[in-house]
Amino acid sequence: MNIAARDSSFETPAYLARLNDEQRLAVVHGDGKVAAPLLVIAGAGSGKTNTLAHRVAHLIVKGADPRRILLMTFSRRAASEMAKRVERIAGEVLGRDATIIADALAWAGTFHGIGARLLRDYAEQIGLDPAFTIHDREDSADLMNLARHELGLSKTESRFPTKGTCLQIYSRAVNAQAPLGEVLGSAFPWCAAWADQLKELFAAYVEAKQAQNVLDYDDLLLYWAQMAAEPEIAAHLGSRFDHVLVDEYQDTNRLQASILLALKPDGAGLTVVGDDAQSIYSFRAAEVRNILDFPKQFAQGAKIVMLERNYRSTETILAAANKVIGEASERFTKNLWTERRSSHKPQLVSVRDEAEQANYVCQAILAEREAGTALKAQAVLFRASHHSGALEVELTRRNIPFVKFGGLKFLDAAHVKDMLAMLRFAENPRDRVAGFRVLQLMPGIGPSAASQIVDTMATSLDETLGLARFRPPQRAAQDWPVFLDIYSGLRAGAKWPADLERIRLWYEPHLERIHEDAITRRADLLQLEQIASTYPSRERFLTELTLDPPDATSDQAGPPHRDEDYLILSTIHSAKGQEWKNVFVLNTVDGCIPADLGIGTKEDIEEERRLLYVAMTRARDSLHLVVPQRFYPHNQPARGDRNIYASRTRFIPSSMLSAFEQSSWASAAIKDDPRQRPGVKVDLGARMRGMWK
DNA sequence: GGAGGCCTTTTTTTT
DNA sequence: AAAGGCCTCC
Repeated sequence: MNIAARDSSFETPAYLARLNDEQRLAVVHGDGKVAAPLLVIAGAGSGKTNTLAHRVAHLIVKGADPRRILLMTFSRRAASEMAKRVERIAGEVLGRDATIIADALAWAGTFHGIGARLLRDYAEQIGLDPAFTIHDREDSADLMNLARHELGLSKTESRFPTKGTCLQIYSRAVNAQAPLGEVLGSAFPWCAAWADQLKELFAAYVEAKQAQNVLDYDDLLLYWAQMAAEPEIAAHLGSRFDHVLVDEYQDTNRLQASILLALKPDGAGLTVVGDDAQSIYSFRAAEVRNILDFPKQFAQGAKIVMLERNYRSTETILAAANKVIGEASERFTKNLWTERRSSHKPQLVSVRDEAEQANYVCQAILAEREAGTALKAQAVLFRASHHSGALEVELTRRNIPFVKFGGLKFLDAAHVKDMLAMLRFAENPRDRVAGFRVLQLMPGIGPSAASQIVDTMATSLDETLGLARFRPPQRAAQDWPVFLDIYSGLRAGAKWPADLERIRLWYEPHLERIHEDAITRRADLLQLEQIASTYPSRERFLTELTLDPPDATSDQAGPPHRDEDYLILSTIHSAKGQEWKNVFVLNTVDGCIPADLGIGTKEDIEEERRLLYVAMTRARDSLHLVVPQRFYPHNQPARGDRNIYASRTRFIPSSMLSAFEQSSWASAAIKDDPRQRPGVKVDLGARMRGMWK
């Protein structure tokens, strides 16, 4: 070995030697010191998470204090994954201290989660009661509805926007930091006539939140940003953290960008990582300009590193994905490249309808499993949660275990919400939305009695006494004392996790009365208790469950199933940042991708295109895009023949077909049985001609 | 006046 | 599957 080689091996520790040049550049930028702002543009599969983890580990190895590192990721899952990797990498260098390091990396989480912690911390300085509870989206909509009702907006002559739309408008105005008029004009033109009433409504909504000591998701960011606008607090906040790193920066909004800027006005110690080609959250006011304009924010500019080598997919998959994103009207990252050769192009598979699509996927997945690919290494992706309905039925029928990410969650089920509302009502008696929901569980108590009760409570010094003063109507005479008893018990002091069981015992009779399928729903409640027992306190449980809900319908299934093999079903949005050996994309047709509702503006369509790109780039070895020839436009059981003929997604025009292998597939039943022929006539000639239009 | 049952319509994606 | 509107019963 010559001297030069020895020198370089001395200078480059093993954990850095594993990286490619660009990745290493990103990792060692500043060499562990607080340095100029860093922007990493990281294409799909370019080792982004790994690079970020290495950077954090490198900071720590070079002596940075992990307790003074703020690491913000898109989901809690991403945060804990990152912490694990940092521990492993730093452990190689530092040895036994590694576990301590991971624990000390205490400020890793989502923007919202970190926001909640900081707000409780600074509550006194900003005149906030630290016992605030957090409303999830549905709670917020319910509160919006109460305000809407009180202002008489629910019975206007022409129809006023629904509570959900009102909340969306409000949320967008807050997150995009834009005036109401602008938001209405650009995103909700059909509501523009209601500008004055909406303003009035939002004022009432804000007052209601404050009176009840609740914050919604947006408040966690908004209060944080507002408090950081106060120079003294900003200085204190900023000095708590030497390094601030943000993942998935393309999906942050203007409010989040303003928080970052307030924390680190000159950008020193700031690192952001993202990929504009994967920006898919503009419906949440994500602002792709955040990442594009990042360097311009700072007088000193920013160091920019581009990661363009893809380690995930084969060249054929990448070629197809590059073609799809290549049609984008505006793009800043270059095409990805790889050295992974393959002779198989991605498959474009035509099937008759959604039922056949489900058959095809089941069959293909089982064949792959026979060939040695575990179910867990395969994923089925789709645009909207309900697109997997037919497949879920078929998987269940064939006893293929699966786990679904995204869409309706465990916590959204009415019975789970009832239980949690009771818990929250006990934690925060001023939380009207919770109280309003819980009280109406009792027969004889409807909206009017319930709001009367929460009103009485709000004006009483001692809420429980105020509650006791209420004289229940005849029909509720039996249930009322029982409720009073358990509620005052819960108020007297948290007994965790026993509280939840007490609530369940109280709730069960109501559950049986309200729901026909009480037995299956009761199982969910037991699961909820199971989950609850893993949290240290009632307050922590409520906060963290709202901010980081179990995101798969399987998280509730708990440890017994953890070792089993199961297939992954996921919305494309929830698949962000993940990868699988085999990927199937359902409903690659116009109307699904792009969604019917997603083609209002040019920007909407571009985002749908990126969505398909994200889906395709999740695949390592094999990618199947399934194209049902007809599908039912809505999520309902078909009424008569209300299916429509679908055509391949517009994002894969004929000119791109050479990047794919095309085939059509039919199940044996259809091939063999002439009576099973579809009873429709298709003008194939017209379709052929249409292909070239 | 208010509770509750029955009808119809409506649904993207999520912290 | 759940939310909103309308109607009936207490």
